Amino acid sequence: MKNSQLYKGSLNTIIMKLLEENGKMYGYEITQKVKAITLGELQITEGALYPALHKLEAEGWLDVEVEKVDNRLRKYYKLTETGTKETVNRLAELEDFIRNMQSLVNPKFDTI
Amino acid sequence: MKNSQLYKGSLNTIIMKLLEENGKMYGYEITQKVKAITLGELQITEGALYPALHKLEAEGWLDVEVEKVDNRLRKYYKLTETGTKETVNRLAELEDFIRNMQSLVNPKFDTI
DNA sequence: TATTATGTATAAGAAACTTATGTATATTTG
DNA sequence: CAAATATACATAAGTTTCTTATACATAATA
Repeated sequence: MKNSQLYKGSLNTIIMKLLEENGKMYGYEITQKVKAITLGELQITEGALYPALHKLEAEGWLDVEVEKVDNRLRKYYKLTETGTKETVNRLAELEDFIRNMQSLVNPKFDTI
Repeated sequence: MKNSQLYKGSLNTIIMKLLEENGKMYGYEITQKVKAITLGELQITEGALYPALHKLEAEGWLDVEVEKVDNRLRKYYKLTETGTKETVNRLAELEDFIRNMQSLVNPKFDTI
C-alpha cells in the first residue's frame, strides 16, 4: 500500500506508544508490529524509521542497547524516564487530534 | 496553541470536507470555521492555507470565484465534479487512518 | 543457486508545513 | 480621533518529515 499523507507526523507517537507497551523493541520488530496491527495498511519504511529512532534517541526519549542474535545485530530501544512522561503527552495530543478530526468530518456527532 | 505535528498532511482533507459540506467558502472563512469547530485547538495559518488552496485548484479539485464584499476581496472556492469524487476517497482514507491509529494506541479495543 | 526474510544505515529529493513579511480595507477601542 | 484589531489575500525562506534509492550483511527458503 501507499500510505496516505495523513500518517505524516504520527510516526514518533506510534514508536513511543509501542515501546511503552512492549518495554523494548528493535527497529525491524516495530515495522512488523505496525504492519500486523494495521492489517498491512501501514508499512513503515526503513528510510523513515531509522532516522526517527536516531532522533528520538538524540532527544533523550529513548535508550539503545545492542544485542547479537543469530549472528545478526539488533538495536533494542526503550523509553527513558523522561521519554515515558513525554509519551503520555503525545498520546493525549493524539486523542485530541483524533477528536478534532472527527468533529471536522462528522459534524453530525457534535451534539451527541 | 501550537498545533502538533499530527495535523501535518490533514489540511487538504479538512478543506475538501468543509467545501463538500458548505458548498462554497473563502479562505479566511475556512480558518474561522476550523477554529470554531475545534474550539480553538486547530488554527490554520495563512502560510499553510493559501498555498494549499492554490494547489487544490491547480490539480482540478477546486473552482474559484472572486467576489467583492464591503470593498474587500473574497475568493470563494467550491469543489469541482472530480473534486467531489476525490473527497469521498479522502474521507475514506481518513476513516482508515483514524481506525488504524486507534488500533495502534488502544490495543485493548482490538477484540471488541 | 537465487530469492526472500531479517537487520541496520544513509543520502538525495519531494512535500507540507512554520515563520516572517507584505498589502489593503473595515471596525472597534482607548 | 488615533491606534489596534479584524478581515482578506499572498509569497518567500527555511524546517521537518517523509519517499525513494542504495548499501552492507547474515539466515532461511525455493
